[in-house]
Amino acid sequence: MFWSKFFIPTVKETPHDAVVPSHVLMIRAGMLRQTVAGAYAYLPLGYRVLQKVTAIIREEMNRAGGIELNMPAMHPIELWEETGRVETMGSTLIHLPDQPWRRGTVLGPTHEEIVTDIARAYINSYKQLPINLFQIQTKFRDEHRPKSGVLRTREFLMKDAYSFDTDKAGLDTSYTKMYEAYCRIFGRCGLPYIAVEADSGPIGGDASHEFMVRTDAGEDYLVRAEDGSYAANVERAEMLPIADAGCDAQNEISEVHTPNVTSIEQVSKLLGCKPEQMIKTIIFQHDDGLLVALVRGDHEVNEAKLRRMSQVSGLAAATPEQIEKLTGADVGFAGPVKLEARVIVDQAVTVMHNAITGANKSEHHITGVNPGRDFEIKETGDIRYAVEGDSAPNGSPLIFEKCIEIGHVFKLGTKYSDAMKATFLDQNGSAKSFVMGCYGIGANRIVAAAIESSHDESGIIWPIRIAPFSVLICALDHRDENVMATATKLHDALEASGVDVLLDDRDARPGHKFKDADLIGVPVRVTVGKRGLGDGIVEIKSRSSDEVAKVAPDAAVGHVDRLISSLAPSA
RNA sequence: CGGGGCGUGGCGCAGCUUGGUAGCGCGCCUGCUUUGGGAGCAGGAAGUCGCAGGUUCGAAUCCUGUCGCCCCGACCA
Repeated sequence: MFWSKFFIPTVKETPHDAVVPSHVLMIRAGMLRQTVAGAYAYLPLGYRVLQKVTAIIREEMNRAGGIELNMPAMHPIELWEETGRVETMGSTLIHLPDQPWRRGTVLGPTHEEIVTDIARAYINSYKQLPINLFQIQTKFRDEHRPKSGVLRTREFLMKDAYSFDTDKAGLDTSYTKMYEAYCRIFGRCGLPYIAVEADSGPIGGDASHEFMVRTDAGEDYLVRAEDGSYAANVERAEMLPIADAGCDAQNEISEVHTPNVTSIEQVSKLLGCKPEQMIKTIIFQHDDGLLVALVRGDHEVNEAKLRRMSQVSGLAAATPEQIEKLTGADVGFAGPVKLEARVIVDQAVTVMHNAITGANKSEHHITGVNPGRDFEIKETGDIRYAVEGDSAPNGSPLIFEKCIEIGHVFKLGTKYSDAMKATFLDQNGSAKSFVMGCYGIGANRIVAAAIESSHDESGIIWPIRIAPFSVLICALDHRDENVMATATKLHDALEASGVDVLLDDRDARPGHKFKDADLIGVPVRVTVGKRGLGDGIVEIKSRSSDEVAKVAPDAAVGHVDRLISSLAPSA
């Protein structure tokens, strides 16, 4: 490809509304243009990268036994009503206004319903199982706040795969296959990914892993042990129970007047204590009543953990009215002492002594509260988020890192097949629900994550397997016949050998070409100039290193091939 | 949805306080010179100042409303 015949609108200035590096660089490199909030046009250079990514995904999915199909973005709402997800997806689901030709159409944010509908129509026998159907298709989700360029959008390209098995053992096999395929995909894309245990959330199922890439632009936190023994999403992370430090003497309970202070910070300031000396009393409602959770003042309740432990459904924050009715006090003065309710006590609270908590009386707190003495500990466990200072289950300190989720694998079980009555006949002729798994990869996020984890102040440094071009030839002297002939010959030879090569043949000064070369981040750069040719050489360097190899033009193709091989991960 | 910020040629911005000819840099077009890290000079094209009302002799500027975009938070299979 010749630069002058291609379309790469690079810009020198940083766009005013781009903040994170991947967003800034994609715009500056002429890869991307925002059309509306949460939706982007991929310009030719950006689209080449996206295509490289989807090609790798497709190859590995095929290798893992996946079968590709394509499902529509427009879904009849009836299918979503069957699984009850019109409610659970809430405002994320984009509803089209009623049309003359149809009422109730939604844009697909994911395709469990559609693929399950296909399966129940055509897969009737255990003999047709297992099967794994996948697609690479545009998804629509009404994110309330799209942000960080391509990292969080309302329209995005996703690879989604769905496995159908006869039983759990089969699902385990399908899941493992996908997990391994994901490792190969992200490895080939050159991403420093980490696979962590994830919370499967309301979608259900008993196992789930997320694939994360560390970046400050990310929205998730991953937690890992310093010694590398453990990694998990902060939603899920388990930690070493906190040891009982003991105390010299248990104080008596005493009531203190605390007018107009309801938050942990205010109370600790007023009473001159630290948040970790307080017990936070959080009240929830669920389908069958109320639930009280106790955590240390400096900790936060993890609702997912609480949900698992309490086994309730429909967990949500209680209303002020419910709280006032239960405690007999204004919101902000709840405490566990003499509270008539189901109380779940976080492990860290069980080892507290002489704590401070709400008095269940407006404008009052009590001090000298000792768990076990002043209130009964009936149910206890881990119901909080890990924080700095916690240790992994084996005692190694936990490290917190911001990251972005690029892939997620779920064991769904029969959640969708049950809801949609998607069954097959087993060997005994009885109808059984499909045992399903689902597996997603955000293609756009791979592109952004690659940039986030590989760039410098001059621009992008592409991993070679997803680079828009593998080689960029900078022909410095546009009007010099020898330079252009040498550069073109090299270009043609590389192209003939299957290398993606771009020749910068523009009528521009060398500095301009070098700046653009660094910006668009092509991994291998070949410089052909009058000066070098005068010495009988062209220069070859990789984007990631300052080392320049000077080789004879005839030897350039071989040298470039070797450099490309050395840059490619072996996966 | 709460809080904050911003809408002025393709891009980045100034002008607004104190109403009076719409400006700068980049990019673009033409010509000449230049050519190893975003060239110089000269000439030129391109803007309903987000939109709608209002105040005024007169509005980019003041007032009201509205739309859009970004950031923080809440939310996020």
